[in-house]
Amino acid sequence: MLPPRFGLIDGNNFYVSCERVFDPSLRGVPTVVLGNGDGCCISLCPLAKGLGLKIGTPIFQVPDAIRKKIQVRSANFALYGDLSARIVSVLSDLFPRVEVYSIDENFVDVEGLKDPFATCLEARERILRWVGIPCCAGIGATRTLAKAGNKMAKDRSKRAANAGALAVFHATPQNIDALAVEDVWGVGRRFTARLNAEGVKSAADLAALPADHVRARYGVVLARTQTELRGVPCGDLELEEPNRKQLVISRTFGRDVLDPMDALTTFTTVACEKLRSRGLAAGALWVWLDGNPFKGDTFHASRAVPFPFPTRDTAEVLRAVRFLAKSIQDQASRSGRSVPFKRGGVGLTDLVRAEDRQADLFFGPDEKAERAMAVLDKINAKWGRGTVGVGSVGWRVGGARPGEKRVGRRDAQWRPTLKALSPSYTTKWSDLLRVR
DNA sequence: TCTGGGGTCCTAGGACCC
DNA sequence: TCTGGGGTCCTAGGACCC
Repeated sequence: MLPPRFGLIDGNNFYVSCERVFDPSLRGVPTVVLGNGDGCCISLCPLAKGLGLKIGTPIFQVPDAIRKKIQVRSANFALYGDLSARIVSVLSDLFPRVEVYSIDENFVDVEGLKDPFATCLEARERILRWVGIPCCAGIGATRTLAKAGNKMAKDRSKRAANAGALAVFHATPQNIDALAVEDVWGVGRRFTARLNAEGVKSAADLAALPADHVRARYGVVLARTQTELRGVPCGDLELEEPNRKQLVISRTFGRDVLDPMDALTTFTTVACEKLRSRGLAAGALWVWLDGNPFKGDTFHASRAVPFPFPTRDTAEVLRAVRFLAKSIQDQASRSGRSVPFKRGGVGLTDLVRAEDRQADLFFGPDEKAERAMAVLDKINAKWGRGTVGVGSVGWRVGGARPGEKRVGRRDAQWRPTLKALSPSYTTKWSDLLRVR
């Protein structure tokens, strides 16, 4: 049997589990977490899934009878991010190398551990005790097998009473026939349909297909997945955070919006803050606006423009955004459009590390703007996002908390209100729990 | 008359991930 | 009334160059 080299440890129903850490009244009750503007379910506990709810279900489509049985929370990413970091710190004590794969998943290096299985069980115990999040783990000779093992552990422990002991699974090329092919990492909806059509139902079926057939019919990406299912690694842990190539902020508006400029300038402000906090500068920009496809309005228009020199100056990007947005609105009205927009976004692309920018005779960084942005970031870091801004853009990009004062020049009708946002228990002094 | 072939860059679209 | 958001990689085809 192939010795395991990789482990994958992830939090069960992560967002819901995070909400339950600080709100015990949710335990044992069907709970869902909603995405932007309290629109769709983005995390559900098994009890909620048992009521027929799925990830992506719009909450307004849920019948009242079921609505009454469930508890609902607005997504609170500050809380989830903080608990996620605590999990990483627990794992770093137990494993020589940890790859932070997503907010709720971490790959670990188990090669050379005396008993990888036992170490994963120990990790699960510690995370449950110290952070409060229940986890499952898979181990395997490749990252794809570790992922498969994780999924199988989850399925298995769901059905069992002694969930703890079953929460770790060692996947090998020989024991993955119980895993449906659509649950393999790298097999999405489209590939599932095509694979099923040729009789491939399980992970083991996929591993057994002729390799050149997979390569020719499905491409190199799935061919690598297949190789990994057979126990041959095609990649190692990625410990370095890769440099992002683009940074996108987009939202479905809380309601239909005729003038999207306020939304777009807010997205721009947030995007530029993120850009600077990561030490990056943008070589180009794109802006887009969509109609409401749920009302049969398929309007979509986008515009892009390069910067003469990679920038991280909010004011410069704002000027470009306004110009592009205006151009899209002109196009919309020229085509006789009087319908509102429902979605929009701002993307910063061709990102480079700010210190790698090469000034030449004609173009270089605007030193004055760079200093101004540095001061602005410092003030906002100390007093909170939106304390100072360029022009009168001062919105948080997320939704408003109930009763929160709205400031700003325009009516920010695009911004949805969050009705069920939990406190930021671990990242805001004012939201700390009190023990009497 | 003879209508090549390989390289690069860009873009759009498709597939996937959480 | 209310319909998630932020990413990556690969491929095919066109333009252009020598």
